[in-house]
Amino acid sequence: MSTSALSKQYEPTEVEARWIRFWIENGFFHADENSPRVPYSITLPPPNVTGSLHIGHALGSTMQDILIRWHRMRGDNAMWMPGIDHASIAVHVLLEKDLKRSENKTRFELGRDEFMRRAWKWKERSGNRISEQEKLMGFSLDWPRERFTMDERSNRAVREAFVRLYEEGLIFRAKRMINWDPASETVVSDLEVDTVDENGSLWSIRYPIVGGGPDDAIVVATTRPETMLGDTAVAVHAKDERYLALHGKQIELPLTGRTIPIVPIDIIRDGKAWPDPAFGTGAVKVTPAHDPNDYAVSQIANLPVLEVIDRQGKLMAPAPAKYVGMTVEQARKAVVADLEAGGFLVETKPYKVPRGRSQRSGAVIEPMLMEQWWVKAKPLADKAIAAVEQGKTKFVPEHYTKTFMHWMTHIEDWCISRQLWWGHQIPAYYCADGHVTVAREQPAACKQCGKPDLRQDDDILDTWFSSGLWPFSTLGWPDKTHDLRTFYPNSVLVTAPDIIFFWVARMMMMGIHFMGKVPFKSVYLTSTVVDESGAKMSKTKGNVIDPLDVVNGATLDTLLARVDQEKPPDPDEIKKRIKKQSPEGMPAMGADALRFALAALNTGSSRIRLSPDRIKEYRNFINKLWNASRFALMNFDGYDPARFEAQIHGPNGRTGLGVAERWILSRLQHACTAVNTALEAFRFADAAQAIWHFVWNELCDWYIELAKPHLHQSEELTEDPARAARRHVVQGVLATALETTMRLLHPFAPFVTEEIWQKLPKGQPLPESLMVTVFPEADPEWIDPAAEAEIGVLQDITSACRMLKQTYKLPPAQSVEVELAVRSDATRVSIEKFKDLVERMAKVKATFASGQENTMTPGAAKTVVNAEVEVRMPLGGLVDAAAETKRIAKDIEKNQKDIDAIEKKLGNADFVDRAPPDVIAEQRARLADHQAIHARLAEALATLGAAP
RNA sequence: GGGCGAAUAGCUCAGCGGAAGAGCGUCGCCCUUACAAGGCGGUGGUCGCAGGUUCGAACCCUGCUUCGCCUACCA
Repeated sequence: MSTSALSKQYEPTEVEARWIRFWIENGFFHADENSPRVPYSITLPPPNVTGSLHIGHALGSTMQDILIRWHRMRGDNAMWMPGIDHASIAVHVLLEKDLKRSENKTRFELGRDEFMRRAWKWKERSGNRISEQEKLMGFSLDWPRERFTMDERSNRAVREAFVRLYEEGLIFRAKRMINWDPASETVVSDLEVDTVDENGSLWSIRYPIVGGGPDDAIVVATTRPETMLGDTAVAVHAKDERYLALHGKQIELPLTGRTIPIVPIDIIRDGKAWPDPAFGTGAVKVTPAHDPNDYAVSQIANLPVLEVIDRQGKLMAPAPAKYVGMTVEQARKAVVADLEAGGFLVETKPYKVPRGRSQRSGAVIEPMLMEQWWVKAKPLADKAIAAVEQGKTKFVPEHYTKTFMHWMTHIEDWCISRQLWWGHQIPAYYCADGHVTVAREQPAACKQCGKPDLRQDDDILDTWFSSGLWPFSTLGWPDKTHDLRTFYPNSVLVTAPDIIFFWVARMMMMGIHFMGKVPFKSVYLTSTVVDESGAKMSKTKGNVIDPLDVVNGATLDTLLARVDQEKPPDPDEIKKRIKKQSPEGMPAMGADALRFALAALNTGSSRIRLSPDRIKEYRNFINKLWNASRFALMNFDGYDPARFEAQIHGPNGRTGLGVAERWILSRLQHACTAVNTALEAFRFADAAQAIWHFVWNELCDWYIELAKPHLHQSEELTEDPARAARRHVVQGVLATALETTMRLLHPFAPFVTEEIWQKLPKGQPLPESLMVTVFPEADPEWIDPAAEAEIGVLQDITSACRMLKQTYKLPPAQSVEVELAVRSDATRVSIEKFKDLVERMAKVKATFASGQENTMTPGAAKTVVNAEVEVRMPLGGLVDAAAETKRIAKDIEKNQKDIDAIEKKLGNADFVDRAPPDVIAEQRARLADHQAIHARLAEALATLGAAP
């Protein structure tokens, strides 16, 4: 391909599509389970089948791909398992809403078989979407291994796990207090309930005492008056003196005609006495069937349980007929009105009510008493706790260990049955007599009574049950497969902290239980991506950044149209912000730009503030890299990689290099070290920054500029064999530096690096893709402190010259004479070697002046570079003596401040006595250096007086 | 209510015991044949507040303030 075809700006769209196809077709993402190489495995947290790739996925998956690609290039047998989760309740909410809208039917009216048929159809349609999006991001997932949590193999694993846990007594059926979602008509786990404070009321109600006078009553306070229809007692604290006389008395429960007892209770809940005599009147109504706390009390005090709310969240008998069929809200109003009419209502005051809402459906959760399937959590949790304590699994950032441990030590039994259809049906079978047989396959007869015609339990399992098995069910469990032997445990799990309990904890418990080993050695918890003002991204707020928009671009119209689709509360405000933020829409910045941005911004703090402008910064970096490569490719004519490599690896390889070449190769080693050590510690931002700094501030800003004079073709050059040889060496170093950079950057920005790498001239035969080359490691042989020191001085002198030129507003293109006043001959010899480079970089003509005394004619601007070197720019009458004095005086002042601080330190006897010797020596050296600079500055200031 | 985390340049964040840093922004100058998605130079900070430990504190300890994120059945 002709290099002239390279465009001035990098165009990601075409390039990315080409390479993703190439990688997949060549099977580079696929790992061999029989490979003898060291395994490195990650299981992708399977995204919900309902979802599409959002920025949180992009973040987590990019970090995983960086790790996977890095390890693959390091020679490990890297396997990244893709998959999709069936997301039981999320699918229900979505499909049922759709059903309601299009056919005005509930799922019950549609029937289970038809509902499932539609769910599968829908899964087939949308299940591929997210995989396609993952491919666009360049994620090197092992596609032939892709799995679905409801596929046949996963089904088998789920049944196997259920049966084993049941046989071990770790799964059981029991009637307990559960969270009922009346909208989806299913139980949900504690974790699926969001408790929010909502505006409500606190009602005080008089319960008249049986056999008492008209004024004999006990007053209770409640936020849920409708539940009084199911009250079976009033509780008072046993030691509450106000009520001692009432212990054992009965009250007439208004509206119901029932009488219930006043019971003394004395228990401690959450470290506090219950009932709390200080709260309200100190008397509490007890509704065991519809309040978890009251249920617990009823068990202790042996109170009857009266269920008055049904599965639809409506009142039912034995509530009085008047209220039967009302929703909870309707009943609340009716009960309050009736209490008031009957003279039972004492007070109504506004109150913040903590109200549980279903995370998925948004419905108010009704605590109910029901028979459900449970996992006995404690024995499983104890083993997980022990494993973490023994360091078998480590959390990064480390403080999440506490979060995990806290939850695990307070864990409650896990309700796993759901009254939904989309999911794994529970492998429990009932005979006509109601005996349970739990089995892997449909049994022919009841285990207990031998009766045939068993009916399978209607319920399905919590989605997270199959997710808990995922790290090994994807590898073929319960079979003893090569996959399992090679890739279990996973090397690391990368996921969001909000599913530590939902998922991480359950995988830990299940993995240890069934596999005898933790499922992963590390857990890396990702940050939350928020918008530029720190707000969570949400569709209703209209502040989401869609990764696909970043990759492919989106017109302003598309972005605005999407706002209307979401029907947020304030669409105009959102549109205004979008117009302001992206007046031209979102440019196509490519997957590399997004990936590199996410890595660079991922400093490990709990939030990442992301905006299109931030991503642009990294798009610019990719473009910078592209152009540096473009420049190099325009100058590789006549370059012979084999010849260069033979030379560089020969006995005198290094002597043929100039100081700039030695310097850039040395800096490259540092960059390699920085990237590798950063990635070892999951410090993605440090790794990205190290590459950015090397590419932009060292390779582009200095090396390429220093190399230019040697690369530019000229007649003179072709005729001079020495200069031609030199050009060849410079070409070789530039090619080497770029080639290494591509390998170093590849895990972060796979597309642009592959595109450039394929075009670079390379020596020995290499693999057909960059992604299967070897990741760079620093070679200490090429670390060159002398070259680094020399180029450091070159940079300082260049900057000093540029600064003086700009201060005196000299046109950058105009060459200006400068004098370099140098202290020692040794320094002079060293600078002479690169004087011509300084002249070119700063556009100056440099001569040496004797440093010992000021031999230069007055009327020069001056600046002190270091203790050894001073730059003087003779400007005659142009020099502004006053400004010059001011500038130098400022330098002196700053320098003096440091001197004072160091002298104070060294003058402190305690410091000299107690500080370590190397620290003292360091301070003494600093002081000497500063004093030398001070002398030069003072000298410069003194000579200014001589200016005209 | 309990737990965890964070407060450093205008913004976003590194630094976590011995010289206050980066990127972006801002202000100048430059279309210098890789890149204006660029180059060069400058400006900018009592490191949230108050104590303590130490020869020495942005960094360790204590308290306070303000913001995040989890978590919780206070009638």
